[in-house]
Amino acid sequence: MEMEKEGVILERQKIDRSQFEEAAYILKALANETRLCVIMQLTQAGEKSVTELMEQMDCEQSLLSHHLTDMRAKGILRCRRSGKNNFYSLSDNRFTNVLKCIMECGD
Amino acid sequence: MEMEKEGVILERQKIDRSQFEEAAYILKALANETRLCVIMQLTQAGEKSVTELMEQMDCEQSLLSHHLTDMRAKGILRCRRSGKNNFYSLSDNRFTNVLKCIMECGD
DNA sequence: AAAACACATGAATATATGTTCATTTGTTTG
DNA sequence: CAAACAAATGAACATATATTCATGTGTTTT
Repeated sequence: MEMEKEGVILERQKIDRSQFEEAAYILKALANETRLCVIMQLTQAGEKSVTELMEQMDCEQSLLSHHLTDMRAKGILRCRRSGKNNFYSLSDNRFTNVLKCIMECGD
Repeated sequence: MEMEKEGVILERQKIDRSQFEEAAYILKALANETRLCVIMQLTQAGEKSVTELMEQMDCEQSLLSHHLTDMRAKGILRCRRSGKNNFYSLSDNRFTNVLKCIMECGD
């Protein structure tokens, strides 16, 4: 919003919405049942293969895989190959901290 | 996944993904730059009219209004009418707790 | 009462996200 | 090396979310 006052244009100080981009990005990355379920499992187990994750979730292989790939790309998860299996684990960064907070805050 | 063992069908215990519905719902409700900006402003100011919110945001009136209406419907915000103005404030519930946690957890 | 103000609403559109299905890649095992 | 296993990928589709534009509603001001 601009205001003119005595010939001088005063630009009222505005909050830059982009300062919330990071926060929104993190929140979006977590805001999904399947992804939360994965995170929960990995929090408990430390590391799990895709098959192991699937066994506890009732989620199609392909769908789970897409989510895992995305989460890995976003730095939420790490992946380690061992034989036929890919073992996923949480990469200890902002994402897991945030989630822990959310769980604790509860209610 | 089902396994048969000695004629008895063992249903491996699965995590009910729907237990994460609530958490995902809350996260989604917060996961947006505009909404985070509103929440931030209301956290600081306590209460603001739509115009006041807009003055600090560079956001179209209609868009902001849609978000405010949604957030109100989801119980994130309260609204109080006074004359020509609608004053919004945070309704002190799960949403604000979660957000506070996220902000504190930071990094 | 007309005009101005503050905001909400609805329809249309744009964009992002989630989901499925079929197929492919890499690895191990017989 | 063929078959089986574990998982990834890509295209197509479905659904949800965000955004814009035009208009409507209630309130105040003149």
